[in-house]
Amino acid sequence: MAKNQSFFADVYEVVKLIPRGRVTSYGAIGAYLGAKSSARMVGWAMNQAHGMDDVPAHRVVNRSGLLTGKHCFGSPTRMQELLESEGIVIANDQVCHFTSVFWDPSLELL
DNA sequence: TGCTTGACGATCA
DNA sequence: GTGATCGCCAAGC
Repeated sequence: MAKNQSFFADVYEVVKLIPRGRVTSYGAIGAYLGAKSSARMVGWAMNQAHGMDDVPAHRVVNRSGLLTGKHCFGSPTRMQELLESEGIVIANDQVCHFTSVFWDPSLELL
């Protein structure tokens, strides 16, 4: 750690800043970091982050609001239940009213 | 050392 | 409006 964990640390920080009941997208995080990384890299960061309890990776979904990373939580329904536990409605493995619960770091954090 | 894969996104056809 | 392809960078094999 120390040194430069790449934007990974930034991704973790942004994800940790996501308020309860809100979700964001990989591209939004990447854009907030300055588009230095592609959405795929954010996914990679999450891949390392899913092992961190401090990083609510379940609040991060793809651009379509689809729970693409649910399969990385051990159970395909783990992510959905976590989101529902926060008040987020999930329909068909997808975030309902995605635009309503969407949390843009570059817009909220600024 | 080099190729493929990977929790995505955007653009082109 | 839908489908397919390219691009991003890093890690695994």
